[in-house]
Amino acid sequence: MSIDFALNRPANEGARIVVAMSGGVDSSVVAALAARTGAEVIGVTLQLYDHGAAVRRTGACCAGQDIYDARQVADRLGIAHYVLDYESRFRTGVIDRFADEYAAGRTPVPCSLCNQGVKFTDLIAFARDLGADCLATGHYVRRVTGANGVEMHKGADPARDQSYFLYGTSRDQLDYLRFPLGDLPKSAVRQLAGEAGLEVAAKPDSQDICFVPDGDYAGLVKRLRPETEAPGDIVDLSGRVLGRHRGVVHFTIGQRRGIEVGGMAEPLYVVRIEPDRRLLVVGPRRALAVELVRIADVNWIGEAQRQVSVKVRSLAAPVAARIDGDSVRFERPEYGVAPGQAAVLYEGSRLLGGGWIAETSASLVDEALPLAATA
RNA sequence: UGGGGCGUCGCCAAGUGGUAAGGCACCGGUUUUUGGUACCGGCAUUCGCAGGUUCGAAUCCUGCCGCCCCAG
Repeated sequence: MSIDFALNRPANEGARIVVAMSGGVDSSVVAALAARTGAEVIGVTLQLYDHGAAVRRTGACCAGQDIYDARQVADRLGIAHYVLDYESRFRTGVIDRFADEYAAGRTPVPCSLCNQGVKFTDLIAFARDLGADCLATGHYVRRVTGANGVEMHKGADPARDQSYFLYGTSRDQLDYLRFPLGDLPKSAVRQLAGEAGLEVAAKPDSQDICFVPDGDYAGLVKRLRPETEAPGDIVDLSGRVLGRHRGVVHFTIGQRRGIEVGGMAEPLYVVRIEPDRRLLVVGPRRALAVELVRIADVNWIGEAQRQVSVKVRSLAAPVAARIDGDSVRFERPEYGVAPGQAAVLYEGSRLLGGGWIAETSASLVDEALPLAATA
């Protein structure tokens, strides 16, 4: 199988491809595919965090064992391989901001921060310094050349699409990037890995937050921002105290489990978090309905549009919406929209851009809702 | 210590002689390169305690314990 890397010069005439290698199956296959083109291939692995605790962990990336795995793959393919120490910039650009967001009662998307910053800003700069023609990654998205230039589209495998995490990509970055796996299903990628004899062919997929050792993200946030584990009151929409919580770090808007308030006729969900007062405001599901959100740091990959479809979380179904400046109005109410998450804009399969959700307005679908429902 | 009521899983609660609904909470699983959601599964050999009646009781009777209300 061969993949077109859309190089600007023949591969065998000095073309150079830098591949971002995490040590996982996907980016290893990208490296193998790049090597087949005949171009000079340089693998780069970012060391992003603590290589002590994460060494033996499966499903992580960019530390310890994964760096070793990436090197093994590079050696097998006969390509150059660099490991860059990006720990400090990953810490300030991703981990610290992750903790800060929780401390502010918001729910961050660290993968987006990482892609926008460390991967697509810093790593692209490094690749350009190396004189590479492009930077190839293992993301499941498609880069398509349309009438008005390059476009980013959802990955062909709907279960694998990662476009949600790439909404902040700039046009310039997209020009330089290549996503060789975007047209493939995961099963095909694993098969390619096997055919290429890569040791990582059967390695488990990464999941959860890569820099959180055992899924205990709350533990990490608590170390960085101790105030997030201060207990506080759980109140309903009218302010009545229903119980106590173990710290705002454990909650996100739309969350149901873990509130530990029983005896109600219907389930309670986190409707609002007020970190200053250590308050957790809970209510019935209908209190989560949101029809208008304000987004910040909006990025348009192509031209701005008014009528779009929006995803407010990675796995959400897209919802039709109208864009007006920095406001997004859903055609139908969305439930569990958390500030800090990304609102990602699409036109069909094409990623248009997006922004992070700065604030939300409760829908008025239920007139019985107490006034306290609005922030 | 006159009258009335109540005591069923952590919480709410159905069940008034035929062998313990349901909801919430909790736990587990599924899904998932963010947090969640959703879905699936689990969750009282036992009905405040002790006796009694009955083929059979959480349901009837007696006593005790606890709580609540109204009177004093």
